[in-house]
Amino acid sequence: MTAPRNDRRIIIHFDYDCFYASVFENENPALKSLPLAVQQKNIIVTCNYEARRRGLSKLQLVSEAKRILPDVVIVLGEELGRFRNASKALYKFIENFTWSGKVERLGFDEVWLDVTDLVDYNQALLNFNDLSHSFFQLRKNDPTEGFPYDATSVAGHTFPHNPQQDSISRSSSAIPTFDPGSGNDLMVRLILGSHLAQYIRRSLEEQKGYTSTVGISTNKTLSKLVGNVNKPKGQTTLLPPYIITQEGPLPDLENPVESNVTLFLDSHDIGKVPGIGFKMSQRIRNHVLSRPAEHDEGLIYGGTKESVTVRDVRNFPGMGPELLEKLLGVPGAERGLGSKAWNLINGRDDTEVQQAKKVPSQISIEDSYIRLDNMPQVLKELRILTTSLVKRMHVDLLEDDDEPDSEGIKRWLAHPKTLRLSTRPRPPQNADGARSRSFNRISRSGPMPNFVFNLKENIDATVEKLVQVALIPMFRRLHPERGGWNLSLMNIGVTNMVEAASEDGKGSGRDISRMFKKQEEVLKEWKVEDKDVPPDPILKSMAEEDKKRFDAKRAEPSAGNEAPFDTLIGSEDMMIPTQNTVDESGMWEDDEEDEENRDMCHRCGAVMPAFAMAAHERFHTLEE
DNA sequence: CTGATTGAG
DNA sequence: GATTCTCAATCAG
Repeated sequence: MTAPRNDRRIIIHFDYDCFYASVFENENPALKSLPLAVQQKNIIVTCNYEARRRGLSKLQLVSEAKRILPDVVIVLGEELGRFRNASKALYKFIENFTWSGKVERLGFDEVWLDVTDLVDYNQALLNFNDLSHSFFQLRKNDPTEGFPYDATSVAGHTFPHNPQQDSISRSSSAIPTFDPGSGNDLMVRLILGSHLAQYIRRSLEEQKGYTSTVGISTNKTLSKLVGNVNKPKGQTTLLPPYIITQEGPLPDLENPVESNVTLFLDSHDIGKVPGIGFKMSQRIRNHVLSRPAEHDEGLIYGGTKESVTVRDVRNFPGMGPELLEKLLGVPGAERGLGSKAWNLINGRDDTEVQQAKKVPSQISIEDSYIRLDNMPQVLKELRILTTSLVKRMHVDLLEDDDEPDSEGIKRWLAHPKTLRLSTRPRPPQNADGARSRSFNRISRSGPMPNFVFNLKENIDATVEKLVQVALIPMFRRLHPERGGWNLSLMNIGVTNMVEAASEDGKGSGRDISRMFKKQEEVLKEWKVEDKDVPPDPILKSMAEEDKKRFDAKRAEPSAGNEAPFDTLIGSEDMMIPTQNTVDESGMWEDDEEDEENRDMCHRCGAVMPAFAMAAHERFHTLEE
């Protein structure tokens, strides 16, 4: 029915302490001794521990934070580039320690590392006659690189808590807590994992300037959760036994040995288990409490929060994968959620630590707004967002070409095939008291025009074209009404990455059968310096004359100060003849006599003259 | 494939 | 359940 435990891996989970604040502290060490908070829009997204000690917390209103702690140093953290760069550097640093390449990032500030192979190797190296003077080898076949350690005791904290050990954990003497020769394999492996974790953690602090909180266990869920026991700057190992064992031939009902996994998980609120989020925990809570769980009122005013713990759920009559499946299996939900949740509740998690990926599967940029309700503003914001997005694509999807004699040449690691525009309309407030529902995002997507991959073109020109030929039409599909909308958010993203063949021939996503599909074939070895641009759905859809204008512009020799695209074709109210255009008054321009000659593609929504549709259709046919 | 939902930090 | 600005997985159609 339910799979048995598998505790053969050793997984380390890293969580950098108050990451955003640490990035600023590393940029400017003088900040380290001050209470520091990082602001995005109107909220404090995180703050350092000095600020927390003095009463601040995450996700507080800026006004509230200033009231509580007028001295607080507040820095703006809306620009995420610095965090992304720091996160990548730390991730690369940690990646150096793996042999398997299993290093997975979660957000900017968490990393899982599967060190099973290093632990296996070093376990075999143990000399049982002198365990307290062991040496941890970081590289196979190199006995010199590594560190000495005491294999008779766990490094750092443990769960369950061991007061004796913890009280002197800051001193250098280690307390022998376990004899690895006695046959408890899991214990030995966790000890090795804890020492490796400590070594990496210290390296991270000494060489990179970042402190971290670490958990060591046998899967992702447990390692992540157990790390939280000692933070910041701590590490915690979840000790065996992980399964309930009974001594002797008969179960000793008087003295059952409890699994530390259950002991550890049971006190957690059900919603604290990674993978069981707000919706799932609400549904489980409702069932266990036999009534809708109180939320806002109970939480804020009464302080009578009804907490439903993992233990409450696990011990609830009839609880198991089947009941959970019924509770969680609403239409549209992931199937098999019941077993998944049941496994998580029991600390079973067989999901692998993902291999390091060369390219993200999507990149998106967004901003939120107090009021965004007219086209000129939308246009302005679209340009800003698109500029960031194109720059992000250059940073994240471009790599230096390693071919000889190709100095400074960049090549695309992957081409996103899809461009997406999402908005979040402000909830329509009904005067008649009915609750305004659906705070959700809506989106439209379409083919990514290939001109964005042309690096010879000015970024501003690329951005302007993208806005005009792709984003404005998408915006129109999202909001066909001329007005009346008010957006609280806009997001632009690229998805559907097609990875280019890697140069060393052993690239990650290399799959011959998939690579020879038409689209991939065309994109495969395409490099920036190539003259030919892959077939472009947008440009192809344009009338011939317009295409010539674009081509003429592209072929123009750059004479020092090249005028940007929009100044050549017309600035603010420029016309892209194949698209309906927008003027600064924010009205859709409807050219009456032109209207009947236009057509919209039923597949991608592109608007074009009727005579261009045939060629456009052919493009789509080729795509399939 | 698209568009929505859920979960994560 | 929402605030910020993301990213991944997964579903129905």
